[in-house]
Amino acid sequence: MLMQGKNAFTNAQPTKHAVATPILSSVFHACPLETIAAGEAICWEGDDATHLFQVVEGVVRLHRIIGEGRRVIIAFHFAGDVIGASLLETFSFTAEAVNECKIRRVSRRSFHHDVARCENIRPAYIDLLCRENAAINDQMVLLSKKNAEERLCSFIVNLASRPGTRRQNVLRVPMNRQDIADYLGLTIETVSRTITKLAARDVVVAEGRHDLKIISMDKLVRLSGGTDDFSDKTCHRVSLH
Amino acid sequence: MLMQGKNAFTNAQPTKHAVATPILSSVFHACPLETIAAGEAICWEGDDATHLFQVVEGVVRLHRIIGEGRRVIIAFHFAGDVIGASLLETFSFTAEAVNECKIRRVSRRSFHHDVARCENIRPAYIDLLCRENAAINDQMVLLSKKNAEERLCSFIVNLASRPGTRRQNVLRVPMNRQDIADYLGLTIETVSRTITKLAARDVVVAEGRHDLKIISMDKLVRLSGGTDDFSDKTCHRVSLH
DNA sequence: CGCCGACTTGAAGTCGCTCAAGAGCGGTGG
DNA sequence: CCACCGCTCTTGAGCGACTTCAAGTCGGCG
Repeated sequence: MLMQGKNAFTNAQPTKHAVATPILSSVFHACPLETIAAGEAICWEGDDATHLFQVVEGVVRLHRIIGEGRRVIIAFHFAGDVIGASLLETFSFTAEAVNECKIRRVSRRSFHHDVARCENIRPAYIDLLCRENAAINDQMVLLSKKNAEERLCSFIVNLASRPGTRRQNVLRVPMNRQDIADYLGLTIETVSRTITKLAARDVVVAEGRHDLKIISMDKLVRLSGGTDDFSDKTCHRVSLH
Repeated sequence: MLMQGKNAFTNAQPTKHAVATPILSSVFHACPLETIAAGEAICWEGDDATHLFQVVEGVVRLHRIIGEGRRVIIAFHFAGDVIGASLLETFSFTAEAVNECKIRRVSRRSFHHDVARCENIRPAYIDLLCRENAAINDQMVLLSKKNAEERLCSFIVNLASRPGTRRQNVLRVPMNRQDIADYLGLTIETVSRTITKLAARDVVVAEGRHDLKIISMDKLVRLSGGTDDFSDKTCHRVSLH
């Protein structure tokens, strides 16, 4: 089995986030720090992608609106993450601060100039693009074939694997229920109900709106249903019919 | 309104696929052509990603297996497309030929060597990564908030926008119903039923297993429900509560 | 012709959604 | 300090879209 130690918590997931960003940070370093109030937008879907941003503090959500009132959250970005790395001409999302954020911005031109010029930034940039890609793919699998419980557990495991989101057994969840719902392709009611069910089964317990006490990381991982923990090989190299 | 001309067909979508691949093709050009039989695998999920592939002819499906029997098709790749561009260490998918394919392969090492060396290949590679990213994001939105009909219409519009998939009004659909279902996050029955409904409403008519006569591209686009046609602005720059 | 796999169609079941009401929490002001 | 309000979150009941299970049909190939 996998991670059944006392504090399975510490290695919830092999850190797959933001590995290359320290190097990329150098691109942003000279830029002034901007403060974004909770709920405020950083950029708008459809606008020219003239800048890239780096989250220094806080959490940012990237979303799109389709049809009337249907919002999809593409991703959450945390301290260290770069926003807009994979864009071509226009922003394909609106970015908003989930809570108060500090960010830096660089122009796309100077960013690509740095990428072209610096031998060590380029691979970090490519690495970032690949990781972003992998993350969206995982999310796609989640949306494609997982039920509400698996989605929520995956989300929590993922969140817990980020540095600085937990104090001992208590996971800080900066986003509200609606954000989680729109990220997981569920409704707010289903998110709420599922959390309640997980509490009844001694997996996690909500403590206020923005904290989750994690009772059993083992159960969480088990309930998150495959993929993105690629440690325990099942049905590997098995073609379907 | 958008594209209501006689042959809306010709501009179904601003070609967003495989724009940079001609340049990337040079990397593969020296490699021998391999023939893959329909259904045969090209690489396996979990294996070391030692090679990249370019599809020269035919269609390839990329999939993952999660849990027991749940298959998710990540993407389809067509002539000109590169497989494995965004991988880091291991294949995150199994690639199989949908129909008989011709492919070329290069080692990851020599690929990255070329990327590092050639000034004109690097931007093409980055461009490819970004486009791949955008495509998965669209797919994520589809899986997150679209119903069966919208999914199918999006899929058909997308397919029709690829070069060489249609002869006049008849769209060639190389993949079978199960492939489509696993790509759209539906069951084979729902796909079948939805096609039948679209036929009843004079949108598309199935002609055999692998051909779709498109009656009205207008309706298709309209039914595909937002995003990926970003021409008609609605609820743009409108924050949700 | 008969068989097999892929596809279609039908009927029942289920998970998550919708609509609606109630509970908890934080802030403001009397 | 408590009353009140607004907002977020929770809980409940009914419904609907898609799934599941089970036949039935189509079409290609020996």
